[in-house]
Amino acid sequence: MTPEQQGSAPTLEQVAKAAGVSRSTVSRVINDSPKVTPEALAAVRQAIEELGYVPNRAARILASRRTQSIALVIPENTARFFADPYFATVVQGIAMYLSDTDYTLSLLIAAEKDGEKTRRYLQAGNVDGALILSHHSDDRSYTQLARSIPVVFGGRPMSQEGSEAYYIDVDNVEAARNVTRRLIENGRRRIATIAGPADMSAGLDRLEGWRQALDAAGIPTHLVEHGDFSPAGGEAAMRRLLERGEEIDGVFAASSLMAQGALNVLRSHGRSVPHDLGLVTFDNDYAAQSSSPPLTTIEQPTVEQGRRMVDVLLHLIDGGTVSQITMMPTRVIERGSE
Amino acid sequence: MTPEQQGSAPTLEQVAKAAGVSRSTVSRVINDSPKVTPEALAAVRQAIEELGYVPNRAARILASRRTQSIALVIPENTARFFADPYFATVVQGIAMYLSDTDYTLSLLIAAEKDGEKTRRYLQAGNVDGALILSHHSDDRSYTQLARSIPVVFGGRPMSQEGSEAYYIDVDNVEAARNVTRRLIENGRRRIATIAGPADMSAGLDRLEGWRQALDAAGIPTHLVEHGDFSPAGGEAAMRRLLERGEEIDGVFAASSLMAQGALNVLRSHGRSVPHDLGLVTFDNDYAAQSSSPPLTTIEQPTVEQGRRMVDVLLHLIDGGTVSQITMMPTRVIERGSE
DNA sequence: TTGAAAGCGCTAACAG
DNA sequence: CTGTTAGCGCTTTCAA
Repeated sequence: MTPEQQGSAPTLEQVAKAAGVSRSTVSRVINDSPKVTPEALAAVRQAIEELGYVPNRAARILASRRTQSIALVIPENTARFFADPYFATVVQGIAMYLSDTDYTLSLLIAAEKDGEKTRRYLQAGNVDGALILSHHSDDRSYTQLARSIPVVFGGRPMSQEGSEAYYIDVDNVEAARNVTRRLIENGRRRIATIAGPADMSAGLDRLEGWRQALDAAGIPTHLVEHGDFSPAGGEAAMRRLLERGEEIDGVFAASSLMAQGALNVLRSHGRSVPHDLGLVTFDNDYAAQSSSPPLTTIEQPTVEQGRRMVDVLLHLIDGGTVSQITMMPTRVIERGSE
Repeated sequence: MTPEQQGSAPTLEQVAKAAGVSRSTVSRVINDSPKVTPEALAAVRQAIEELGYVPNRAARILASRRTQSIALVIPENTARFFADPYFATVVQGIAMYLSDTDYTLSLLIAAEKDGEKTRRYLQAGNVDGALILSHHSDDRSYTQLARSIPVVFGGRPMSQEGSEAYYIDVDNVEAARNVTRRLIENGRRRIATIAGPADMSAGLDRLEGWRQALDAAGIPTHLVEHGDFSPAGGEAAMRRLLERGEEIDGVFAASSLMAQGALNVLRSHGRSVPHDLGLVTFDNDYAAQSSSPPLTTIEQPTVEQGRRMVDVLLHLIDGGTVSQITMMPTRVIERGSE
């Protein structure tokens, strides 16, 4: 045990001394520079090993001007965010992919009141890039942020500047149209939708898909109630739909969580699916798979979406060229609930 | 618009110049030092405001040897982790509390293969402290880590060294005993349990609580099957329980997610709750509230648990004295499913 | 109370 | 391929 091993962490300088080389050489080894002789390399590696040396992150960042860390910005309502299997799995994709790299993930909660604080932090060069998830129409500040640092969105951003944004998404319009069509093919003619928030692109697009499917079949499209993608929101929307007193024989709920809420309300009203009315939804999570009845739904590659977000961001950080829009495939999962 | 505003972020030096003071004084203002005259303070504040100055994190860390960031270590299986409302809400508590402080949250995925990598990162002084969640019996390395930096566990750690660990928990034994007792009070006499993993304290403790309740009533305790706290795990366990061919009139599922899986299996076997058998569980999440039937369960303050974890950790970092064990209250929520 | 000066541990030209 | 030399932007004694 060398004396240096005591106390605090060993420095690069100590490694250099132990290996009998200069600090630069140690630095080169750490950074995988090819310009190091095998002997020097071996000596340094051994010294590093023996001393249990780990580079000081802050010093590296300061000297190199690269933070090797990226931010994951999520909305203030962390509760609902993580409670949604969709976001949970996207985050999983992000985290897993990142753990294979040297990048570190910083979780940033965007307080609605002062998004200012968040934006400043990001602009101050504390991260190499940012991932924005579940943004509403007030995502303007983030699309602008993209001028300072690389930014990748999960889902198409709403604001105008979004036309220059990089994002990963699925074709929500097409997917919603496809799954709604199942209801129609099954003879449903009075079809409602529990739409997502009107200030989120996924909400709007799925609503549009539903509308397109109905229009194509000459079915009226006035049976719309919005929810917030949560079970409670789905319950409330379904209740409002029933209170309208109109006949309804089919419902497209824009998220599996909302479908669960709707299912509960229907059940308590003694209306059975798919006997009395058809119910289809979006997201192939556990709830959709095992509710009774299991729900016909849209499957989207959520984990993969997270992976791709990171992928695009890292390319951007490296100054590479990537396509602005990455569309992931979806497919209808038939379960007979329509 | 001053020329400095162009290009990259302003530095402390620029603020000093603009305010007509030295860098030291600016630094003092940033760090809330009391030794600054009101005039100097005002001048600096204004300069900071005008320039939109944000301190460079890396430089601060390097100079002060405090990282102002803490790590949240979660298990490799990020998918299941976030899919569980329990963890999701604990993380919420952590994130929300932290966003009120100057600390930054780093998400660390503990690869099971080389937890070595994770541990080194933590020991290299990259964070001021760590929060460990959902650890199995192999949490030895983390309890040892506590010798190098402050560490707080969510849930009692399993390993021996755990006796010196700081942790936030609920009395799982008592809670499980209480909810199981409802089954007994309702006349159930052949009571099974879908227990959690045998390498997690929450799994073992809840099993023990179930056992105590049964022992007290003179009911045999051989009807045990383990799950992994997930819906799929609950399904499999319930299936194994039924395959035993023994009569069962009550089940305590150690997590709400497992209860949902069990409910699905029971339903497909034509056995109704609570008519044919009683079912009680743990966690008062949406699933437990709105499954059919809604489930009698244990409510625990999850968000608050996250908050307290951070609270204890920050106290530890500040060198303060905190009690090692923080127990949070639980209560039984009656819903008639027993 | 304030400023000057000396680093924190590392990277990045540059010359050799 | 290697070592020397300057900093990166901030904190922190120490004098003044």
